[in-house]
Amino acid sequence: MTAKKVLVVDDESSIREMLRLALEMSDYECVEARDIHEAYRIITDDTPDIVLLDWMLPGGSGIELLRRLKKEDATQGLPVIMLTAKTHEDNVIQGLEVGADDYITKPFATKELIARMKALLRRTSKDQAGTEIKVGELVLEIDSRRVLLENRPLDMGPTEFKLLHFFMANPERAFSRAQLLDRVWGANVYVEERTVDVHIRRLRKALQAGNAAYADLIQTVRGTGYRFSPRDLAVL
Amino acid sequence: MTAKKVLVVDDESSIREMLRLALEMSDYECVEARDIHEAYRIITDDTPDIVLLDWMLPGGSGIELLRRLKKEDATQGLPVIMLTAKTHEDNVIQGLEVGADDYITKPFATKELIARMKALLRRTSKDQAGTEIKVGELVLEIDSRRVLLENRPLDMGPTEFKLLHFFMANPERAFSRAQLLDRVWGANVYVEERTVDVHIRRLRKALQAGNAAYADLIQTVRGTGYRFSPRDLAVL
DNA sequence: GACAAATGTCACGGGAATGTCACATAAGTT
DNA sequence: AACTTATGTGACATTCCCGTGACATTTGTC
Repeated sequence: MTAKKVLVVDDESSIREMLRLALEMSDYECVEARDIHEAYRIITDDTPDIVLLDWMLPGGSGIELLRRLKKEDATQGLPVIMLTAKTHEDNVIQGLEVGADDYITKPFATKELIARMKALLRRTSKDQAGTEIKVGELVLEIDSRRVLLENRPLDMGPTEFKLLHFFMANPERAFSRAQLLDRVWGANVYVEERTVDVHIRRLRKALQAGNAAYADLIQTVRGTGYRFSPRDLAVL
Repeated sequence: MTAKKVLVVDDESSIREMLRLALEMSDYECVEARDIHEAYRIITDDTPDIVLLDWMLPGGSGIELLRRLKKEDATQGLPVIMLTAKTHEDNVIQGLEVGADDYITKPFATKELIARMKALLRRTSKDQAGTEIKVGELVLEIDSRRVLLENRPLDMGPTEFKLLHFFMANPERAFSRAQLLDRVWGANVYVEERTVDVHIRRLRKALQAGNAAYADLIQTVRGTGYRFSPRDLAVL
């Protein structure tokens, strides 16, 4: 299991640093953002599992980001914990209304924060389970870790499953081998880029075994990498 | 991916030299300007990706250049980082009002500067990504790295894609072969100028395959180079 | 520990993409 | 019209990139 990725959004570097330490101590992976623009970029690019969001930020407060996240389908389920100054209870209410999953007031014990995070991740990862992603007759069941094509299960390894999962969650977009390694294998893993090719091949093979047309979903983008494109799926 | 081009505007050669070293160490390409006139010429001719602009310059301060850049459409989106002396905080405010994207006070650690640059480039290039560039029925999708003409994908090589991308981002402007090599192929690449012609031809051919009228978008400017001109597209 | 499954790496071959040339054609010049 | 210069175009060698099968190693399972 790859470590959960936590995004910390705060403008004070000292707080970010403290949280990074605490998080890495507890085996979480930590990415940091200074403002909501950077935060949004990281959320769309790095797909963190949870967001710790400071309320008071320069250049657009946390609530703006929260609204935006809850509006968009792709990020709507992303769990968010608000970090708020001691006595702004009205902000807390406002935040929870917009859709924050939990809040904690500064100053806080990191231990408590970690505990709440863990609880929230448990809750939401359960919510996420049971869902499935569909493309035509291709169904990826996340909780059972199975892939069905025309109601028949496909045989593939864990890596191919993760790869397909990632592709189905990010369709119509070309990814470099480096990006795929980063987001499917996880950061800080050093493997040859060409290894991606091999797993692409295995994934294609698995899809082909079910229905040849579906192998074309995984497209090669020469000079760049690969793309998952339901758009030009010829079947129905 | 071609290296990002950074324009350094400073009248002190020692600072320019230091920045050049730091930038090239981090795989950026560096061009230098001594005053705002030279800077402006380089901006229009070489189209850098980002500008590091010193505040105190002989013959017209940085703010003049900044105003001018923000006024003109072609350069309005160009990211600018101000370099300012420590004790002129009022200048900073003024600069941010006029439209600088970030500032850093001298003396600064080059490491920090590079980090801010990187962040800024990410932000601004992100605005470009995610969206698509449209001209009539010609759509260039940056994320998926595809070109659609009347909803049918066009077949072209990576170089033609980059070339078209550059043209669509800089329409109605003639570029010399040297400029195109610089911007599309990247600097420090030694290629015959006439090679551009060949790729222009391949690009035209690809467009023609979709809809003959669109090949005329790429116009020859005799004695100069080429231009992408949506203005006189006869179709609709 | 034995076995099977999964993973990462390599080497090879084929095909696409690229850059360059030679020559054809078009656009200015006198 | 003849000439000069600039651009279009087809062909080709080379390079680069990707698909693929094989294999060693790691991981997981009984």
